[in-house]
Amino acid sequence: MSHDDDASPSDRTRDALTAAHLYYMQDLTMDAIAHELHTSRSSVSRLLSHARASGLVDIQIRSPLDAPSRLEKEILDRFHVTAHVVPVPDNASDVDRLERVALSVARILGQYFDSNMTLGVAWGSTMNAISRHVTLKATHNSQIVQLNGAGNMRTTGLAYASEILGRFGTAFGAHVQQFPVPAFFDDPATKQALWRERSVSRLLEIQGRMSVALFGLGSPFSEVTSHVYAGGYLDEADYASLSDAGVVGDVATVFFRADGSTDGIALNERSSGPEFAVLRSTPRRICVVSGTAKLASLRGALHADLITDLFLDEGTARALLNSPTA
Amino acid sequence: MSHDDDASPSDRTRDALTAAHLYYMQDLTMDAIAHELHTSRSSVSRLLSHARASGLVDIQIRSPLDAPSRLEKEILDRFHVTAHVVPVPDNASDVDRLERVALSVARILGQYFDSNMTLGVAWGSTMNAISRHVTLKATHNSQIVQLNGAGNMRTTGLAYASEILGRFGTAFGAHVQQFPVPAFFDDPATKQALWRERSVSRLLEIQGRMSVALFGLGSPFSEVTSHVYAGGYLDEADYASLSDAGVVGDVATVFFRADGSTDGIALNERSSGPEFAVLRSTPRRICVVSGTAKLASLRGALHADLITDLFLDEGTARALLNSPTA
DNA sequence: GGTGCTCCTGCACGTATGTTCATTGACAGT
DNA sequence: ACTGTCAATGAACATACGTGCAGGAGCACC
Repeated sequence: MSHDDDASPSDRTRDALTAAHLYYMQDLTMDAIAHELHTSRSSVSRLLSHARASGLVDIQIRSPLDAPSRLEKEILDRFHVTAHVVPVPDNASDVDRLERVALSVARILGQYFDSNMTLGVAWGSTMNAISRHVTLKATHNSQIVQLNGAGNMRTTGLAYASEILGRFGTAFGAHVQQFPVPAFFDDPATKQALWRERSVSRLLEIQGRMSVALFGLGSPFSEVTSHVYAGGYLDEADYASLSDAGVVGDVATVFFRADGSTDGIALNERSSGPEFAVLRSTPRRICVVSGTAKLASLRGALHADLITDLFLDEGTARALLNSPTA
Repeated sequence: MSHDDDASPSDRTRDALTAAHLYYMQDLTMDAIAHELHTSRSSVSRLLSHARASGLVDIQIRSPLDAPSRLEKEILDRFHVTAHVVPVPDNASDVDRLERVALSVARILGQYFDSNMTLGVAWGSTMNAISRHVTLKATHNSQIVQLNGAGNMRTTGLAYASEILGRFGTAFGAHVQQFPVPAFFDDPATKQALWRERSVSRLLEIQGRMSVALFGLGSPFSEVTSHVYAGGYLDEADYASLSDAGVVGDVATVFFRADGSTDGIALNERSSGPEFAVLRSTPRRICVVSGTAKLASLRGALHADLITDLFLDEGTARALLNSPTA
């Protein structure tokens, strides 16, 4: 009747594709599909899972433009940033909150990243969570570039950062550019010397030309210690200097004040993260925030014009709007 | 805890949107969503149905480019047309076949049609089937234009054509341009006179500028009588003249031969359908075929270069390829 | 204040779906 | 040939889901 039974290269994918067609386009039941494909219902269920997981099936949610949530509209009006408010119940724990925001971002990321693009990614608990959920999307000639080093006094950080980068890389079939330097240098001179090395300057150039940047926020002085501060990257003196300088947060280990300024923050001279000028020249800059602990940091980042697309949970969005207009 | 309970304009849509987010982006179970939205699981199920039906949720299937089906690739190579082969079991009935192809087309059509576009549609059993399944997609400043008249000696055909057009119109929120003339005039002079009327010429101009044309195929001499021939549009003499001229099919009641030529086919002088030159100037021309009965017609339409995108069932695709290269 | 209408809700039921598990067949190493 | 490993399969079970139904809220019209 049919003409399969010959094992071609990606036979499974072919089957998954037709199963998806039958299921999502023709509304057949899995049972019926199993019959048409001469296999069992269970296998069809698995085929469809495979189809979804490998990005063959792409489910998008499109607000009918006339109905963005009040929060998103108000954030756009006041901060000139496209917001995506992730619905999370107010009683959710902070980990839940992070996890759910990350999941949403991971699902939507594919809409922003495509072939021939370069994606810059930071690292940290937020990025880690996102990386664990990115859905597959085949791209060509694209690359992932690490925004800032991850080494510290205890470890080179390579494993941690590379794990995150790697997940993005395999999800998009993209080439991964690692950045094997410490997050903070002890001596600014070392950084400058290294920055002149061709291997490093090549990478900095790639950063300068990236199409999309994806990052979370650090907030050194909030109760919830973010990864940077817990991991032994900074010592007491560093903290004191940040506090003295009036720092409220960081993006990719580059610090800023509440008004978005960075001038005279000594630690930035030793940071491996990209200068904000580099970020600002990136067409799309996606920031992911969950939890009100990072509010001050978020306000600063908004003032610094680091963000074009903002993902946050509902509670944080409300909190952001409960403040004198920026 | 939450802040709903106030009935805003499109409150249901808002809810459907968050439900969709929670379901499709965050993989929550409907039960969990019901809890978060303070409603019952059943209602969530209905909300999600609503979300899908109103196009809030958009499910696409994307072949990973390196794996289009053999059939699609071969059709592209031989006929230079983008094919979409709809999987249908070989033992399906002709109505099933039509219904399933139509359903697939209806689901995918939204990817071709957007705001500020004009969609030209023919009528007939294929178009009717498609129209009954088109999924909602909000567009602005777009219109649907009827390609050919539907009147005949028994009825004005207004109801039938208008029903089809109307379904497309409401699905896309587009303005509908009807074409209230007979499918075939008795006297070519009448047609020409009418064509000079401003109301009609305005419509012809719209046809001339359309972005997408959507049509099925007629095949006057196949066993399965298509709507045009069953409905009393043509008399014995007409049939004889078509047969004498070597006609194998029609698009929007304009006839062509196996080699795609139309010169000297008298009936076309009296037809209300668009000249093929008009069609050929349309950037995207989507043809929908189901069932091998229309094969000869399809081959002619391909020769006439009427098609840029072809939707057909698997069996017909195979049959199309079982023939000397074109 | 009925009366009929429509629309919405949640329950309960039957069906469709996801997942575990034991079995199988293919294959590589010895 | 034997055996261990692995991926893939379908049966059986547990869950999640869709839908008919009865009840109730809102509303227009007598």
